[in-house]
Amino acid sequence: MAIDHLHTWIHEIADHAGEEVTLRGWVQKNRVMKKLVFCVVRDGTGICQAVITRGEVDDAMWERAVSLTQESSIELRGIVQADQRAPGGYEMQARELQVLSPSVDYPITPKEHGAEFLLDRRHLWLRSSKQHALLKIRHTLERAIHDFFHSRGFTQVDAPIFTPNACEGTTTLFETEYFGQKAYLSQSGQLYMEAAAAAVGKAYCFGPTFRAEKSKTRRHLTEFWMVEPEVAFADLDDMMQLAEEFFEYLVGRSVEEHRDLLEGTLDRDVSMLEKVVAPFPRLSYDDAVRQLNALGHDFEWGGDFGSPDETKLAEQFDRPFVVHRFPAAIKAFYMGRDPQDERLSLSMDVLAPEGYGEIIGGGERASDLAYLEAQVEKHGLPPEAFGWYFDLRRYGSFPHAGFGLGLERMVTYVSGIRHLREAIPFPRLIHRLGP
RNA sequence: UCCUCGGUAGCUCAAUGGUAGAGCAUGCGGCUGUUAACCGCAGGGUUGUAGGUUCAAGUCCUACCCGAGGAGCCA
Repeated sequence: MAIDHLHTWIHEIADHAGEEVTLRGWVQKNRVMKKLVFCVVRDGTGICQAVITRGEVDDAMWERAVSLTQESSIELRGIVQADQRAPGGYEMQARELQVLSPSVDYPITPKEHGAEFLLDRRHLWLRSSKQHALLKIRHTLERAIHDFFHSRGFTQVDAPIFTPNACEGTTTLFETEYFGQKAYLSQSGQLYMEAAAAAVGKAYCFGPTFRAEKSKTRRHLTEFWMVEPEVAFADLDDMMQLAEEFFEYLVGRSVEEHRDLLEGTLDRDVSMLEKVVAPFPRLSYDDAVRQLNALGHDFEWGGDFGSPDETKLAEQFDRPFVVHRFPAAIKAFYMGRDPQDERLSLSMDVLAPEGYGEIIGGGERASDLAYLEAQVEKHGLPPEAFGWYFDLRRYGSFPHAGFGLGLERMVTYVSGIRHLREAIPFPRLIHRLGP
């Protein structure tokens, strides 16, 4: 069939009130009465109700209208008019209707479904209004990430996905075969960003990250997207400030561009997001431990915060907060040491309130070659794999710092949804590789 | 890997050890303004799999399979 390139997208429908236009889309809902059909059509940019009145259209068209099924693709032609009763405020009095392709027994009905059922049909689930809103918010966050760093003079430097070794050596990697040798899917672009920082000063990468952890929680994916800035001649304080301003910017852009989706489709309490203004409350690990104990929460100095600890701590705040200077023993080998206290690392996490937890993790890197070599050995990592990384300390070593932000965790937090799996178009989980 | 919970109609869920049900979806009928429309009727089942206990098992026992949430790990 010929494509009408003059057809109207629904998000522009208000500009065409009183005009005759052509719409193309999918049937979201068809309500049939004796002399009236209400067909709600969705084209990805919006929804529009078409009204088909018996007697005002020919019998063949009336028959087509009466038998429309959910998600059939259709073309409608008719006059657009404002109407208070129509969703979106505008509706079409349809004069022509063509079924482009019928949809039979669409599996996702307007009623409730379980997570497994929906995830098995993720390719169709994406069409629903909530998932559509999440796609839009994710897209806005992706754009905002690039805008933020670009406006501050950062250069995007893409990190490789295939890597010959563990970046951090602590978590499980996906192993693959690479022309006869072992390769791993990247779990972080950070080490490469350290190299990039010496080339462009302020670097960031943004891409997929893989963790083969057998996590079964709503806060973990095996494949997720992470943005990782790295800044030469920056210290821990600089990084906390950057992280706070970045966080504020991302949340701000989401509210600015999608208040309607957040308040409407997602039922998000936007007032909580409006409290996200830098600087955030900051507390040291020491203080955090003291605070946990003061709250009657047993926690021993030296351990990492578990999820319950994080939640307890987060209850003290109504906006994101920063915890810094964790014990070096629980952090990655490349983390710098606190000159004030050798037990501590120059690390920081940004945690979101309302139970969302850690969204950013990072800190200042160790720049001393001998220290790093010792750390690699201590962590049982193969030193030969880090030759190039040590070079960064051999040829003009420099203080630098950076962090990683999990995109899906930010999408989840901004949107107010419960589970990370809805924050990515096609989630990869321990028990899910498809669709 | 460990702990907890679950698996019954296409979907979401009920069902004291005693005839397997409802809502939605689907089909048919009704309704001139519906908003998850509403009203009536109908079809729809190897209760995850394999054993076992019992006069009798969706229900109790054992093993296994699948999934969810949490722990650990982290973004």
